[in-house]
Amino acid sequence: MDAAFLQSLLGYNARRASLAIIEQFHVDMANFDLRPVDFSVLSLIRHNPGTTSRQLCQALNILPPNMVVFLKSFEKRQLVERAPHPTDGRAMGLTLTESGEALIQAAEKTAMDSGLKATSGLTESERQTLARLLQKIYL
Amino acid sequence: MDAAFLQSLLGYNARRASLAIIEQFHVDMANFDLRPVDFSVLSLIRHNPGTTSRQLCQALNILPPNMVVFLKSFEKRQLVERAPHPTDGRAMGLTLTESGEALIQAAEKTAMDSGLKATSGLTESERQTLARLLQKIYL
DNA sequence: TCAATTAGTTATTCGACATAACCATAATCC
DNA sequence: GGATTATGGTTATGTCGAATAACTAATTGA
Repeated sequence: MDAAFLQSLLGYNARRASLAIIEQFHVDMANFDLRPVDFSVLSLIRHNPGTTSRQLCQALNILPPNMVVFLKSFEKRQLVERAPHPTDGRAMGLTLTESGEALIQAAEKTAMDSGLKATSGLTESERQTLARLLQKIYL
Repeated sequence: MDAAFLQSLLGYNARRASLAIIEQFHVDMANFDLRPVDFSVLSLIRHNPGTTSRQLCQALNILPPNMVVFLKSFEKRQLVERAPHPTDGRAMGLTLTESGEALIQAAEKTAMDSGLKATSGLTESERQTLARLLQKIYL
């Protein structure tokens, strides 16, 4: 099957590669019961304690109604806590619980290893080049 | 918002970049009424006339029941024709109609331009490096 | 002060993708 | 050569992620 033309398109290559990496992610993250989006949200809360739902939505390009579902699930799993925002009465400040902190700490380690595994054909220098070029596209 | 950790993960960068490129694709392809997957299927048929549904499924990682829907829609739009396969009585050989050929020819041109637009921050040399590194991941 | 904006939520819809089951033809293997 | 297994294609259905509409409560700002 001749796919030379499709392979000349950056969009096609980016999509196929990201699907391959995410597939590996699913396998390695099975023990944590975290989808990529769950992982991203929890990691952002970890590194930005007190952040709001709206800020997470903007950072991850997620629509507010969907974020509500994620956060509700995290609260039920006792990974995240919501406290009244100090200055904005409408908003809620988000922080990790102790078990949430423990979970995402281990998950971040696993995620890094998973990324290395999914890109085992690349050198470390190539990985850095790749990350830099990809960020030039979406940032 | 500190997203430094997420931005160190190749999977995150690949997904964000591919979404950005595909968003541009949607805008530029609006006139053709082709989603990325439609475009990929038609382009593969163009460059592999007589190919079968099953071969397309394998090349694009699409499940057969979903491919049926795509091909049925293409037939209704008179972009694709199905003929009995010369050697396998179960299979159908797929070819583009004249109008399908005209459509995908123009669409391929548009897709290339769209990819350039979405990666306008990159040099041509960087684009080639990026494509090469991405293919090392998923091929 | 009062209109416009924003944070968060609920209910619902749309669409991509996956599963199960089936028929017809091919290939395999005693 | 005939039974068995595997494969190409199809239908119907289900699941899950993402988007829309509409709403409340609180904030902003002219």
